[in-house]
Amino acid sequence: MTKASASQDISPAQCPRPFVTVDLVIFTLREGQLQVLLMQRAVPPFEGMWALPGGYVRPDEDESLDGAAARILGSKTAVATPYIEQLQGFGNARRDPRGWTATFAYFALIASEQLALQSGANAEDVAWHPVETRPVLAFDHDLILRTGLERLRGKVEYTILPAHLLPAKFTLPDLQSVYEQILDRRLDKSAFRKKMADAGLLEPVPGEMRHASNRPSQLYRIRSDATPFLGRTI
Amino acid sequence: MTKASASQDISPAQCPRPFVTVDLVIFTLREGQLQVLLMQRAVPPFEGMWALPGGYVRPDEDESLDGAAARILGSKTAVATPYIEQLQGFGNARRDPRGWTATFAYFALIASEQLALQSGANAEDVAWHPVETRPVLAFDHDLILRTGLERLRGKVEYTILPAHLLPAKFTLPDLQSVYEQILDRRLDKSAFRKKMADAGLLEPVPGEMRHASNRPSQLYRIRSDATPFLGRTI
DNA sequence: GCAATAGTGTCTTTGAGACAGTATTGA
DNA sequence: TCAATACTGTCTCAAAGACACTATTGC
Repeated sequence: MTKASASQDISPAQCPRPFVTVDLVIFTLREGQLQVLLMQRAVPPFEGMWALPGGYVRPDEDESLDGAAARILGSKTAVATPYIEQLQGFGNARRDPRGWTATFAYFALIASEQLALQSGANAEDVAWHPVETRPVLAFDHDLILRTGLERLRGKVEYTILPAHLLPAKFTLPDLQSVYEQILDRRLDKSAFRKKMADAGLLEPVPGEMRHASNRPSQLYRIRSDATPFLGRTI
Repeated sequence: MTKASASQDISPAQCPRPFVTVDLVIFTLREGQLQVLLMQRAVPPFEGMWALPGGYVRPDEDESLDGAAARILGSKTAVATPYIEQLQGFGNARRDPRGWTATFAYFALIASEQLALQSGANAEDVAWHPVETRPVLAFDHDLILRTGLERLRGKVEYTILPAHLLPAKFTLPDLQSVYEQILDRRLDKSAFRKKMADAGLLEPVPGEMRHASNRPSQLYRIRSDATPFLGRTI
């Protein structure tokens, strides 16, 4: 029985390696619109164009891919606890003119109250752009952004992902409005509330209400033990 | 306005790069069981242990990540047109004792009739193992396999993924049986057939029936223009 | 005819949406 | 009292499951 030379065991040192990056699609809700965080590139290639925030994976510094994503998120925004998940990998010989690159794209949602961008030398090059009126993006970042949008819209139907676009405490009418913005259609109030109640992923904050010049509304928060899934997957 | 030194533009050449691999979780259905393709490692680390098929991404040879996955799939099996999709990335400093590695895991389904493994010097080191009785795996491959299983089970409910575990032509009772094996529960025949009919992703093969010592059953195939999704996502 | 499996029809249950109703606040 | 918004109850409709029924073959 010959066990020699499985192809995965060519000596790694001989093998040219692709560049490995992490890119982030960070969504928020501002001014009633879904917006995405973009950076203006300072150097070639694509100098002056807008791109998703990202950076090289640094083996000497990053403990894991998730760690690299958290480092990059923290360097652009001052957000402590966003919702973040891996989106998809993109890698080929053409996406970066400097050579073969592979990127792990991540998908993050942050609340508009947490919007403070990281102060620093380059803060002015970081900006929120409405998704609908976004500029042309560098590299294949428009593809990555569209993939993130699909993930967001696809998951809205059966998760409470949109709750992460709101402050920690929010009302059900707030939340319904977020769903309506992302799905771009009106939802029935009664059905929406029944669905949320059945899912059991939210809990009322005892005694806390939001007051306006009308009937006050109950504040809710995401249950700490909640998985983000609705419906039969519970 | 200072646009210098965006962190993603540290000169790539200065940056140590992780190893980049592609690993495959390849499922099939044999002997009424869900099975996964494994290879026995010929060299350290984890010499002699079983692992998922995989290999380094080769910038000089692979056009893209998908291309690398297809190359590796083709080198282990003689399968022409499997179902394959990207599963998830895994990367950290600890998963391979040789250093920081990142892998793009892929998920493939092939029909048992296409099972011919690639003949070659190492063919005897490639083998199908029932998922339930699999050996302990090298690296973090058990985590990757479990992630693949979750993807399979999670997608069964609303896709025709299981059809890719069958030959090109199959009967509805065949297909229902696959669903039942993966979900590990009985399904109602009437409801199952209605759901498949409504989805419109299958088409009968005109005039072709499977004969046995009972009423013959209609053969179906996946519609060539079909996306694999059922239900409201259509 | 009989066993065996393919395929269909019908009833019931469940959940979502439509929509109208009631409740509670500030002004 | 009124405007405004929060919240609830009820009706309808459609999809899904339970289950019994019919259909077609080999023997």
